Amino acid sequence: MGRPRTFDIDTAVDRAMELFWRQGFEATSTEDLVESLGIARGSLYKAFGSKEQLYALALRRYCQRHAAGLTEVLDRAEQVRPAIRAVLLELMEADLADPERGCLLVNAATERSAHPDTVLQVSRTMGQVESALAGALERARVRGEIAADKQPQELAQFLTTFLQGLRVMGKARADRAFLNNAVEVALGALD
Amino acid sequence: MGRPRTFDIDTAVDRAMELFWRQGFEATSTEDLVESLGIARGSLYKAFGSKEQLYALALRRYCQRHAAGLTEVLDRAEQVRPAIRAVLLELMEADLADPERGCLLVNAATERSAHPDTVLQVSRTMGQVESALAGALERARVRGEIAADKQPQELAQFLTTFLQGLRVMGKARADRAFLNNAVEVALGALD
DNA sequence: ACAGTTGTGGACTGATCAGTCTCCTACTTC
DNA sequence: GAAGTAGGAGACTGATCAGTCCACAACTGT
Repeated sequence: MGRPRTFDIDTAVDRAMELFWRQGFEATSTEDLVESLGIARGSLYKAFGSKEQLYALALRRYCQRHAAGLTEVLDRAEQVRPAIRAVLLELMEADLADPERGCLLVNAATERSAHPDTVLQVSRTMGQVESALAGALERARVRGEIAADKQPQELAQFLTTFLQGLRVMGKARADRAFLNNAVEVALGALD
Repeated sequence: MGRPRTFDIDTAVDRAMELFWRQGFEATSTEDLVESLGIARGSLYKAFGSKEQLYALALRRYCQRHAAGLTEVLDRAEQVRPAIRAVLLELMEADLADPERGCLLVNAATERSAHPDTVLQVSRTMGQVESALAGALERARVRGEIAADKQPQELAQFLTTFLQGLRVMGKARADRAFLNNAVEVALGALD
């Protein structure tokens, strides 16, 4: 069986995710990873193979949490509209609190658009975000919470797009009033 | 007076802009720049000082063109609403045609959010975009093209945010139908 | 034509890059 | 407790990084 691993893989991936999130792929060196993960280079390469593969793992985990979190909030919600507002405002607050981080999904989409694996992961996750929103909006439509002539999928595609813009403006240091106005106008699309 | 420069500074900045646009700051090496600009390292450093300064120049130029282009289109327009649609669709087409490039402004906002100079340049340009839109919308409101109870600034902040999202979704390889739906829903905010 | 000045090209620098190798340690199984 | 196995630590690799240096070229003013 051999010597057991003295570090936790999940914890290590979380720390790597934090670094890539904050600094991007290119600006994060393997030295940064070794320091922050608290393990030696040899162990890092034995466990994860390469910087690219560790990035892929970290991104996949972020995407899963991101999509799962959104789906859960929308599924739980009794009313869809306040739930969507809550989601947008929560992410807005995250950006205001820590603008250097932003959204790893957006960072990945922009920094690594020449890397097919990353692009695929990003676009799949965007699809999940869209689906979660479309599902919630469809339920809202059936319940009469939004007008019957609205197309849930079109609204979902709009909201998915708007959400990414919100994250970009958060990184660009737009202030709370600006972002709040943007969110309120966007929510007007549901009327 | 000394030996005259044998390359054109403006052309060199344009080529650097293209490289940074496509690859980002970190992934572009000085070797790439030397090759693409067709000048020697010594000349590059004598003319531009450092990779950072050349990036700053390239970004500033992009921002100026971006803001000026938008302002001009909106100022020329007889009707504001079709002009805004045209702007959004034009940028959408640019992303569909060349998704690896996207928008340098968005790329800069996400990749370099830890660099104050870049952040300042980006946020100033976002402000210009907002102003251009707000000005056009105010004129539209006065002319009765949009409802009198709409707030031009709020709409402008929304559209500015949405626009950045459109560029991100373009990079994430969303298809034309998706982006088109998003744009049409967004334009609904003007109703 | 000569002095002064500034751009050019490319060799060169030390630092850092991602990734490998090897010796050592710590565990399981029998 | 011995044999077998797998992780840990960190020195090491060649490549590449951003940036410097300097001998030389090409121009201006006198």
